[in-house]
Amino acid sequence: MPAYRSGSGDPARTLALLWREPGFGQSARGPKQGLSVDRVVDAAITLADTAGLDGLSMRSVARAVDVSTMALYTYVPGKAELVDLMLDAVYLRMERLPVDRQSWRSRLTAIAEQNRALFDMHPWIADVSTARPPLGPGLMAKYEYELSAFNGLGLDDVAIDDALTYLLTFVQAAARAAISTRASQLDSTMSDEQWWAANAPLLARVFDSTAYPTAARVGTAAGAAHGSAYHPDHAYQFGLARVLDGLAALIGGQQASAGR
Amino acid sequence: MPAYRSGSGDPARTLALLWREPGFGQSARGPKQGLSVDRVVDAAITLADTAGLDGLSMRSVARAVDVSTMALYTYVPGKAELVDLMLDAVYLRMERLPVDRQSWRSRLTAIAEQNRALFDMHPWIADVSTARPPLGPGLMAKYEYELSAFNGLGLDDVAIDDALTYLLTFVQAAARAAISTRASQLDSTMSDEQWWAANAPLLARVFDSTAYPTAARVGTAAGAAHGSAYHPDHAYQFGLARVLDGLAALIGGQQASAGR
DNA sequence: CAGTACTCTGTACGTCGTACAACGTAGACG
DNA sequence: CGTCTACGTTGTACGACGTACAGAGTACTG
Repeated sequence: MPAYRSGSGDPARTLALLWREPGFGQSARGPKQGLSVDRVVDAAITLADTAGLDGLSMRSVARAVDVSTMALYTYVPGKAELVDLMLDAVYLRMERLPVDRQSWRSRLTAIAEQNRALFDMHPWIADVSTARPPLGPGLMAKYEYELSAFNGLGLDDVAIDDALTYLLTFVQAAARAAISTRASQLDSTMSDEQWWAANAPLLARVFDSTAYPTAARVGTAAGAAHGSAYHPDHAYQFGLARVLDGLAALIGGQQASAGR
Repeated sequence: MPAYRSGSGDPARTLALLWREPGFGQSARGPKQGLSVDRVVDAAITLADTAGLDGLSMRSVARAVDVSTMALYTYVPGKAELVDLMLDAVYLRMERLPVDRQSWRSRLTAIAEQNRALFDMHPWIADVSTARPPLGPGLMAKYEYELSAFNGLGLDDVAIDDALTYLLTFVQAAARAAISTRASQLDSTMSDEQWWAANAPLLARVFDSTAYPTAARVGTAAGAAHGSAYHPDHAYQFGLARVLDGLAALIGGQQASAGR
């Protein structure tokens, strides 16, 4: 199915599931259900945390909760909706510390950090597109909380939404880069350093450094600075500083910090 | 295979392919090859442009170039390496207009626009992680060109690389959002507006707007501002302005533009 | 006590990437 | 000139995936 997109199922059914409305899995007639939506979703989250969304199969979820594969389809309409439920569930469980009293920079930094931690715990989230987000209690709580970090900055509501989207988009992009760096290491038995080391001599044979002088110079400098490999942590720190400086210009008043 | 990552094959073989080094598909003995790597790569790009990387199968490529599926494996070690070749090929074909003389803001805006156009023509690129990029002539030319936009800004080489990575990461993230928005529309027979319209009354039943006052207010305002739907163009414009303002703080001297 | 609405199961279909063995071809060598 | 051999190409096969469908069993409703 890949290209995981939330919000692809029937809205009514999906919303009812997200808010755990009764009325779909609890008729009087027939045998009682042996499981619950929550059990299924929890098992799926655990599996996805280690195997990713592609490694997560309906068969593996069924095995984890000890039913036949097709029994899952009485709890959840399909894999797409299951992913919606997983996403809203982890949103709901996010830590939401009070963010008042600090500077807006530290408030937004905290929001970014919390989201970064979420991607760290649940890397599969980075693969879910939320063009149509799961409109469940988790997303609502998360949205409400994160918006509150923008209080008192003199931004209008539309700008607040834009700014939050911008911040979260950055964190997701940084997380994706970090995750795929990690994934490359894991399934190639070659570290990034080894990979670059393996490529360097071969590349030297075909690569004419007079044809690409800037690339050769900058690439070498960047490679030396963080050990011949893309460094996700550094990219996140650099990027977050830029994001905050960019928002500072929007917010006004505050001075942008230079530095790296 | 999903979770497309470049640079996952044998470095020597992949590099030889990227630079089209002779020595792999041209021994004297036996029948001549009926195709070329380029023909295969071109066919694959054409298919991926309309069907995406998941819709691109070795079988469909083979059909397009009129050979059996397995014949492809004499040109290319597997799908992963094929994607590497596709990526480097489209990089190589990018337009590279001279960027001198203008302000750095318009130079970086041009880089961003060119990459945005690339994602628009080849949406599948947004699905490829480049933690280990295809070290071919296309990437080299692109990197060389894009670095040149940072000339004369007083940044050191490491900062230039960081800044470019930051800019490109933003464009990719914005492109992903735009692409998945488009994809949602395409395969659900429901426009974003219709989707939100379908959800709104149902959501009203379960959603307690006193529990999430800020979310209700801001969500309503944002929805009204761009028609109840996520608006990728607006997010890109807003984000790019922020990215440039953020880099302005790093570069110094120039004044950041406020405004939306 | 029959009827019925439900849960759960196993089988089956069409998709994918690619391993493998068989077949045919054309240059290299005696 | 004939034979050998390396290689291109082909078809078949395997195990994965999501899920449609038919059947079996269960427990409440009338």
